[in-house]
Amino acid sequence: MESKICMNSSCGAAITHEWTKGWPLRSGGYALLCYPCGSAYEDGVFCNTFHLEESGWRECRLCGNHLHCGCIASNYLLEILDFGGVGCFSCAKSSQLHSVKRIQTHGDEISEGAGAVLTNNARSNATEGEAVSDHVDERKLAQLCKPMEANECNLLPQTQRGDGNASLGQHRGEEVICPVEKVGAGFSNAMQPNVRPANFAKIDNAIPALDVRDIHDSLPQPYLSMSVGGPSGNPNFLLPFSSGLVDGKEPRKTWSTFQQGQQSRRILPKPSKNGPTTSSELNKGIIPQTRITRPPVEGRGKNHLLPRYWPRITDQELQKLSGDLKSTIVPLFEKVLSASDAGRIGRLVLPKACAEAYFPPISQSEGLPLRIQDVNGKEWTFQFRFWPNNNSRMYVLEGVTPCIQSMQLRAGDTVTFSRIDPGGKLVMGFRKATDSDTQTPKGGKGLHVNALSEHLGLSNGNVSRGRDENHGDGANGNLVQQLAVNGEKRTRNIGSKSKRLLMHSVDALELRLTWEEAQDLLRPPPSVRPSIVTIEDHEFEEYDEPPVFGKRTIFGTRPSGGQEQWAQCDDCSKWRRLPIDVLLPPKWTCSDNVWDSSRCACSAPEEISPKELENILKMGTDLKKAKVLENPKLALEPEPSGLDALASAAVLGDKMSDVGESSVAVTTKHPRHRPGCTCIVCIQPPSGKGKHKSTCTCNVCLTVKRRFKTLMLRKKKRQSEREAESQKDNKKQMEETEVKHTRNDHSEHEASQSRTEGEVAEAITGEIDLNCHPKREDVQLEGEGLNMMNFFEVARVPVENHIMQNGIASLKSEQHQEGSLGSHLQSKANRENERLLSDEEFLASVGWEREGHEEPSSERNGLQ
DNA sequence: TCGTTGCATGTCTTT
DNA sequence: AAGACATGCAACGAA
Repeated sequence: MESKICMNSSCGAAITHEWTKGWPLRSGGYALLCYPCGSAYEDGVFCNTFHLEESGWRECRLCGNHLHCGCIASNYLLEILDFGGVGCFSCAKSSQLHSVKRIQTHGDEISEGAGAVLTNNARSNATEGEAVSDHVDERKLAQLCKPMEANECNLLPQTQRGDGNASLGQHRGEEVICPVEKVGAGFSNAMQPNVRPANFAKIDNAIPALDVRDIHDSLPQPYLSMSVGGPSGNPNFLLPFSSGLVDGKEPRKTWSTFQQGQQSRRILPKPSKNGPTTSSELNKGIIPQTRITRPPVEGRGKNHLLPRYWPRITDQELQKLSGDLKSTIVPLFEKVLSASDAGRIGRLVLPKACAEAYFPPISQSEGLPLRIQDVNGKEWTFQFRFWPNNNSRMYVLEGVTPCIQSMQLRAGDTVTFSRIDPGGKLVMGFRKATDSDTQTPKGGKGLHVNALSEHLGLSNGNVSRGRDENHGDGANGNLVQQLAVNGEKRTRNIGSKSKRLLMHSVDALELRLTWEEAQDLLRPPPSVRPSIVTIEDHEFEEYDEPPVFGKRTIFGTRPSGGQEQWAQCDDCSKWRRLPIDVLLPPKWTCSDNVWDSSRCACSAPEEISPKELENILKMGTDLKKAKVLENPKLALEPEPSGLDALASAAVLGDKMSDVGESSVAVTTKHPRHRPGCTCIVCIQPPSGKGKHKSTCTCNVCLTVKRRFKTLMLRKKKRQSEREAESQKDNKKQMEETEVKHTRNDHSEHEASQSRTEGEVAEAITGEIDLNCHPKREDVQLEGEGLNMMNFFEVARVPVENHIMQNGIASLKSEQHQEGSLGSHLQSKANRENERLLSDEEFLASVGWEREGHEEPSSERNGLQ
């Protein structure tokens, strides 16, 4: 950027690294936004007013109308759309609300809804000497700003309005202070019908049961519009936008606005590289019809709603709800019913932000009655109220039991709140928790059996949801739903504690794949020569440095059959064919292609056509997908660690080769590898090769020997137990159970200090397995947050536990039909095929406390 | 005794 | 650390 100073005259901020990435440009790259004032720069050009031309966005993606810089001067307002491009403000707004109503005309909408915002633009234009609407001047703008702020007080959470001690009348009186007259003066009169500043008081006091229509009408829409891009944190900021102009004295305020905007945008899908999508595309279902609707930013909630409350609803459902196409359904929010919500107590806890944003303001604890219509058209009256909670409020809908019951909802189901415009009638939909929720394909994309759809007799739609949300909400929903479906007793702890520990099944699969991919990329550290050691006739390379990640390659199949490997040059990005078994360093270029002298330079053309290459790439992706889809259970089941594989190989002989990739080399893929870590696991050589003398007493050798022995004993024991098991009848099993209880009791006593699954074997063998549970890992686990490495690490724990599971499951089956760890795990594995357990959940499920690494009581019992 | 109400508290999430 | 939320529980009133 050539300019060193923001060209916004009211800003003048120096251009620093603080400048943030703005909207995507069609030409590639992003506009830059001045942090303090939000002015936009594209390619170094101040573009608050003509960025459209510069960026190439020339039409409203929603209505298709041509946009140009003059749009601003001619009362057009522009808004950056989540999916890329820009739209008329009105269209964007409607789209944002996921209106089923198609905007027919431009000017009308603008004149009604956006006049207030226009002034910003007008001011901005004035700054730049562009055409400005005649009827707006800066003084009026200044006038506007004050009401905006004043009104924003109205929009603030009620608790921030200091209504605690104020009488209702007083409070209402305060609310009326926002002078619509001021706003309206000099601006489009069309704004006024949307503004009913004093209505709340009247409604509150005079109408026993507040009609939601009134509620909605009471919402000061123009102000809300103004708050778009403002402190409310709406990710959809307006363009051109120069809040330094709006609030020139507090440029930092704007700064935070853009911060919020940017932050919010991060979780949104990137705009298509294919350019803008036309409105028709949007509405014809080319994109999934069901979507996560970012709710409208309105009301008094300053905090943008959490994604978990974003309504998921299909256009079809919206249409169904609206009844006629003239209506506009505005999905507001949704909530997964908790046990309390669905219980007999009849109180539905409302998310505070949602309550304050979409429901009428209440100043007194008793609140007010709220009429909400269900999808059958039946109207319910709930008491919308709040409880003081700490220094905050807790909003509830009381009297929801009949409604909940009529909908046959239970914990885990979801209720959705929408609004029908015009009229502002609140509509309550619902979505039953179904198994399909747990089968949502990874990445949050895929079919979602929407119970509201079911209810409405509609076809399923696709639900697209950010992965972040999936982890949280989906998992939570899944758990609750599972419990609900299974009719299991739902405990508070499980429900709440597991909320953030559960991982959506498919996400877990994806994570596993990612992990596997990462493992595949592990390479010995460069420029570090290993020392070769041999342990039990196995060669090991020992490195002083942790492994590094190598270059990613793809594998394909030749038309003639046979595997091939492809890698992309880091310099020219051309793909080169490689031998199937080579491992590449992190950086690899054509010049490193020692296998094909004709293509060892970037100047050499690619061996195959782009189409063929595409097929290969696709093949690689499909292969990966198929790996999961065809055998998700495989993904659930842990691979044996390298040492396990060693032990297995020792026990099973060559049969272990059937296991697949399990080999000595797998040793290098231990999930606990951490850069810089020198634990026993991490210092194992990446290649698995190396020789130690049989008399070597180094830590590695001792550990490997010990673990090797442990595993062999475990394997043997397992085998013998299986044989024995097959010969026993139930009665004999019971008798034997008691015997083993005694025996294991003794073993357990010897291994009383043991903590991990490795010690399960120890409990059996009396051996100590350092490799299973290096002490330092305890520290690591406790000291670290959930960073990725940690996550990888902990995610692997249940995998290793599976070894234990296999080892003790047979024991369990002999001893306890239910309630034992083995059966518990097995049933988990069977029942929750689609779900991977996080280590926390796993540990919790077996009564294992992480901090102390207490031996799970169930396990202990099972071994007795 | 049971149900309701209002608040308190613990846990979880977000900042 | 603060805030939000789920739920426990005591107080109260009605049956």
